[in-house]
Amino acid sequence: MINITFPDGRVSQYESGVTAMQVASSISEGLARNVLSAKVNGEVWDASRPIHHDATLQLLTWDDKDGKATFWHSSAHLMAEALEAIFPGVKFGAGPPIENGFYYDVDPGDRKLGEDDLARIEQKMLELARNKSDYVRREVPKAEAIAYFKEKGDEYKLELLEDLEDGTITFYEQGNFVDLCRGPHIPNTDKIKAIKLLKVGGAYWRNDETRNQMTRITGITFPKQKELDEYLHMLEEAKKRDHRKLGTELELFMFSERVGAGLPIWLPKGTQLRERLTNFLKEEQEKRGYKLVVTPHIGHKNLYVTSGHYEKYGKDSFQPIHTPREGEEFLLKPMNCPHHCEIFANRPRSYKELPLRIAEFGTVYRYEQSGELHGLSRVRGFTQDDAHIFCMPEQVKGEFLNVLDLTRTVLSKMGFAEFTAQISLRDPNNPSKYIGSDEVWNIAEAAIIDAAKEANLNTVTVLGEAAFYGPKLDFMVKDALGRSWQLGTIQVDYNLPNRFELEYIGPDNQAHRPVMIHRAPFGSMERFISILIENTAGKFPLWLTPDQYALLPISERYVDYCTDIQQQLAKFDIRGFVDDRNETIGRKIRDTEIKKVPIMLIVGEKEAESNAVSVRLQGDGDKGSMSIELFVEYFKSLL
RNA sequence: GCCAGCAUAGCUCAGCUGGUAGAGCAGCUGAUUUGUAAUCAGCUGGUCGGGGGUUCGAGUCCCUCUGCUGGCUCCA
Repeated sequence: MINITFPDGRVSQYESGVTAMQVASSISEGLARNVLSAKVNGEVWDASRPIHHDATLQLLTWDDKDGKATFWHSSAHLMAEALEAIFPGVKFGAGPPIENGFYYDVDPGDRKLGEDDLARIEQKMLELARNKSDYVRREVPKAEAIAYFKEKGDEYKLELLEDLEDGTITFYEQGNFVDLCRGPHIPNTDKIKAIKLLKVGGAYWRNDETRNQMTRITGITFPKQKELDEYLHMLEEAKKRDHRKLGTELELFMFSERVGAGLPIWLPKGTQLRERLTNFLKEEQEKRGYKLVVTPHIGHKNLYVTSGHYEKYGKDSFQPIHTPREGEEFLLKPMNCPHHCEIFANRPRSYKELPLRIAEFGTVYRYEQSGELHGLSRVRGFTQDDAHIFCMPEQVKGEFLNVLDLTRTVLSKMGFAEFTAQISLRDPNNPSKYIGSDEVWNIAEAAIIDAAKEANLNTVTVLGEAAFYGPKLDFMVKDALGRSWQLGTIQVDYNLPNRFELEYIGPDNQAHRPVMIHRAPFGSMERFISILIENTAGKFPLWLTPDQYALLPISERYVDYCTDIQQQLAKFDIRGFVDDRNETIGRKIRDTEIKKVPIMLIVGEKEAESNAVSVRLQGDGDKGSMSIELFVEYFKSLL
């Protein structure tokens, strides 16, 4: 007999060799039906794998992250079986579960797989799932495994086998498909009831761009059709909120092939929105001691040779601009920091003026790879809400707290009340990767950790993710659809102060090297606005939205009255427009609803007689008639 | 940059296996003067993304460039 310990601490005795599935059955049939896999001593196992020693056991179902992962991993195998059935001779790379679903990288040989093939593969998968095949685990000697895949001619699996040790190799088999796989898997294919293959695209073998490219088929499966329907509905919703679509419809921004790919053009409404965001941040920064500067869009090539950016990125970016003078070269600025370093170096600095916080809404240009461009979120010219804080090492923590406070204020005002912070530290096993002394790194890392703790942030710490020049903290927000986005960043930098030989005179009358902190709460205006659009579905907060109201006269007779109201409201800094088109009121309301203008003020004979407006809120309907004075109060209550 | 796909009017799309382009919406003009999500009628609008080729003939087939979409790689 062996002792099985459950998550609640309860211990039960079972025969040695009992499986998780049998344990589940001993508790309840319903539970057994739902078990997908099990965590045995913290490791995820097949529910059908015998347990021979005392163990802790957690049964995993669809409600567990690991249960879903098992389900999707098995779905990948099912897809592979379908592919092999339809396209004999197809070779398989890797097929793991992912956050939402699974993929399998395959080499289809001479034929091409496209979107058109997906429906057929789905059908085959459903057919195979209904065969109710068990997933069977088998331990296989390495020699046998090699022989099997040699026979099959699958060089990818053979390559994977090279890295595996004899005695640790397992095969999984379901139906007519055998795969090299560590597992675990669900008990039977019959659990997979609903299948949708979503994408087909290229993927490099082993994520290495020098190796050949495979075809990646991505899909998702569910135990119930209803869950698939809900998931597809969510995808539809995300599509409706796509900032590229909304940005075009709301006339916020545009792109032009003639101007160039990845170079956004801000239309009047988008510019209004962006200016309001910028001004808001400027005010918050001023309260916190930042000094605003403006620097040119280009700089001598030597500036970036000094900063090191030219060496690292020069050949992959916009190429130098030449002048009539021979040998003279300028670069479009890819970063604001070198310019800001020059501001610091402008004259001798005293410790008394530190921390010096230099802020700039600086537009930078980077030649992103063509395949990477995406709406506003990945562009070749963008404006960072940048600042560089030059301070003494012992001031780093205080400055971090200052930046965290700013970021929290800014994000919560934007409706991102919750965010997590990813702290990226050195790789302890590889200290030579980093510049700067251990001493300053220790101070900075401790400062970040302390500051995050003091600010009560939700944090995730990742070792080895620090930049070579310093540790950093990135802000991750979740949007209304539950998607995660990386927004702003704070980075400590020991590199640039060295390269630019920055110094301040300390209280000891000696020269010292300042620490530099890069930070951008939004990251870039472009990327932030893209996320804001998708999070709000284009219904921006009232203070931020380009037009706060639309005045809708019932007929042309009341246009003058509307213009009068518009002027009255302008005195209270309430902005909007008059829809003076010769259209019915129903039409004007419909068009305004679609434009997502938050407030509609409807004006006809009744209102004109009593100096009133009839208020309707976007998406929320009629709010009744009120005097202008009352409306101003009502408006303020909405802010 | 790589893989797969797409590009027809301002927008959304139709146009079978090659036989010199069509709808709805938008826009313009007129009528209507309207009470909480589309008033009616008429009209305009496209060298079918650019260039090259095959063909008697190309929106349709081939090549190439540009842009876009989904992946991959990258992201100071």
